[in-house]
Amino acid sequence: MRAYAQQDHGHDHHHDGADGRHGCGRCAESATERAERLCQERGLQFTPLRRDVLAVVAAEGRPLGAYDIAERMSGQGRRVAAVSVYRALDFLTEQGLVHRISSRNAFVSCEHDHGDGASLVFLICRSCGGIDEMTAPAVESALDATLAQAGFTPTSRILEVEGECGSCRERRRREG
Amino acid sequence: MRAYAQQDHGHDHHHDGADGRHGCGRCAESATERAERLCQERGLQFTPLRRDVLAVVAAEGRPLGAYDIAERMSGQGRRVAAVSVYRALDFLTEQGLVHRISSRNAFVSCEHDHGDGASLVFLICRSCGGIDEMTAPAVESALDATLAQAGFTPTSRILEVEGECGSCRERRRREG
DNA sequence: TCGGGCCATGTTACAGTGTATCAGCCGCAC
DNA sequence: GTGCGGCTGATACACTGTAACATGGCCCGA
Ligand SMILES: [Zn+2]
Ligand SMILES: [Zn+2]
Ligand SMILES: [Zn+2]
Ligand SMILES: [Zn+2]
Repeated sequence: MRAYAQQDHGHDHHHDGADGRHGCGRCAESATERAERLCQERGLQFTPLRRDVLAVVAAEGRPLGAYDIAERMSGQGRRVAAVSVYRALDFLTEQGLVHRISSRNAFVSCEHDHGDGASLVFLICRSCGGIDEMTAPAVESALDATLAQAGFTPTSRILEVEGECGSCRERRRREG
Repeated sequence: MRAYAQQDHGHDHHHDGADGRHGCGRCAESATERAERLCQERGLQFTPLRRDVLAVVAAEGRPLGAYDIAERMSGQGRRVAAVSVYRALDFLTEQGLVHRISSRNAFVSCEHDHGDGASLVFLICRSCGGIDEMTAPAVESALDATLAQAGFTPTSRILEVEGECGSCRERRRREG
């Protein structure tokens, strides 16, 4: 996993899982810190609820259902209803901080800078449940050409691939 | 719409909607007739329930939810539960007679002959709700190359595009 | 012929996913 | 202050999908 193909500043983003931080100096910024900065730049409110939802999703590193998120956020006298999570997810999705995975009815955090139009490919591992996203310009151009030929004007694209990620394949090979 | 790119016998399949028949002589066969033939060839049961579910979906020509199908099949003393529809849809999907549209939680009939491995692109029109499927070899090869480079072994692919189909675009252009 | 396995279906209950609606709160502009 | 818009809480509900169990038909071996 972790094979993002289009970098903002020229190196792979090896997100290191639960800590929610990148491994390099330039972007030594947690997912929530980055989100707060972006919302400030856009004049939007990065409320505690939205921050916590994003933190939970970012810490998980794999697709998480809205009810799972609510459950993780509840406890110790706090009870977060799923409907609140959905509203926060709507916001985060619109801001590009979270992606929805249609085939899983789940959400995954995103720390990349890709515009609205970018067509992303999601790689979902059946073995470890991990997910990775990548931009694939060759796929995108081939798809756009095909759509144009069919007279179809696209507004959004969903590309989700299930299979086995490199790590799991390697591990399975070693362990037989 | 109706821009299927890989024909079984060399011409576009302009499915003519509710009658469920193709427009040419060679394949003057309804969706249910074809399904019955295929099931017979494969030694499987094409039961009345499965036939009716397929007929409903084929007649609609656009993605239909399981509960919608159940509703259309009920009435006049007959009551079809959604769970029965789901079981029939499982069968039809496995046999390639129906496709599931992840982004809509809906199902659409298919009268094409594409193997299991084919990665299909679904074109869903936001305006008329119609759907079309096509094989796009260029997209498929570009995607496979990208996946191979990422060390990912795919088992299934989902490609669903939302937008405006050619007919709707043309109509909108004419009517302003 | 009888029994048993297999398959398809019916039926009920339930889990999971997502939305509608109303109410309260808060910050801000007028 | 008063209103207005955005955020959240809370309840109810609609929609989607599955588990579990029972029934009936069919084939097949005992
Ligand atoms: Zn992203
Ligand atoms: Zn894996
Ligand atoms: Zn098809
Ligand atoms: Zn259309």
